[in-house]
Amino acid sequence: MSSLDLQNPETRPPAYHRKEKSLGLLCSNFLRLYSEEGVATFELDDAASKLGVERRRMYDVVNILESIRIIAKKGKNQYSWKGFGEVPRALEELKEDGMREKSNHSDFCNPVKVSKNIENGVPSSLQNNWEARSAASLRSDNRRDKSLVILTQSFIKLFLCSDMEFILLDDAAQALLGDNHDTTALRTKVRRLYDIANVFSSMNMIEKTHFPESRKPAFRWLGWKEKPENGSDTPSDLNESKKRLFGIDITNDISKRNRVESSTNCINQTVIDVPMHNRHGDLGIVHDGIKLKQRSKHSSKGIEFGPFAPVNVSGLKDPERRRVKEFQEKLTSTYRPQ
DNA sequence: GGGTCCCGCCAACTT
DNA sequence: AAGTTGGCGGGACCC
Repeated sequence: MSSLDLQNPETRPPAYHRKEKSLGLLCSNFLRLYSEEGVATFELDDAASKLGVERRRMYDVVNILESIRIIAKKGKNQYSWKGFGEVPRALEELKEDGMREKSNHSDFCNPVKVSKNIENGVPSSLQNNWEARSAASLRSDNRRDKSLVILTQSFIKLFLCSDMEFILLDDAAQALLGDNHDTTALRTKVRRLYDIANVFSSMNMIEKTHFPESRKPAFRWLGWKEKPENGSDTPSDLNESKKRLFGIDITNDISKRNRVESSTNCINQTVIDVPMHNRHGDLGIVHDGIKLKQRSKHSSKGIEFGPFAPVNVSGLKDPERRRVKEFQEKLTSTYRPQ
């Protein structure tokens, strides 16, 4: 019987594809929903039901978006929609914060210390009244220190405060963990980074890739680019949400991620593989305990992919990797660790 | 097999 | 006390 295929759990396609429920897609849909609606405020409940997800999942998205001020928490179940106009400033201030922390450096990218700074009144970009109010009552505890908002901000700072474009997943997790080298903690942190990366991927702010040789997962910062939907992006005021292309469709689960990805998207930039535990750091660039990849000019054009940034630019082939070696020297000579 | 990341438990926090 | 928020990690899925 031909229908047998459908009966057989092994061959039958799953009831739904995993990606249909991904945070990235949820984020895309969320952004599309509210950027089009032009609302000033929204309720979490409402968003959850409109998007057909459980409440818990909304918290993930909302917290990450809050970290770059697309939305702001007003109160219980209440958020205000700030729009995309705030993002550049948020990133800028995040960078300033990060730089400041970096110069006092042990604090840099240590979520715990960073959040203490916020609470101590260092003018953090992300502070708002709700947050400020809550912070007071949370001062002594560490739940807040581990919050997704803080973690996301720290993650962003990792990119913004260094001249690096690529960060190995493990290194990012390590850096965000601070001194803690517990493997379980590391695993947990990695999970969270995937969450964050998923939503940023859906916004084309970040790209998940792998280094060609080691196949180690890594992130590449794409930054915030205006999304010229049809033609040029107009440098308009910051007030209203500027349109970006988020989720093409609810069913856009077809895009294949990963794979050829890492190198194929690189036209101007070269990816360099650095052994994770290179003792002398002769290839890797060590920055505050993490190895990073130096940013070679940004890709020539803004990334125009949909969610999950599938890559279809023809890629670098093996011969290209040879250049890597040359490039490595350039990197190590241009980057000056403190 | 290791990388990804959905899912929901349950503790912290708020009302 | 009840409701809300969200850290956390098990384990299924994917490549």
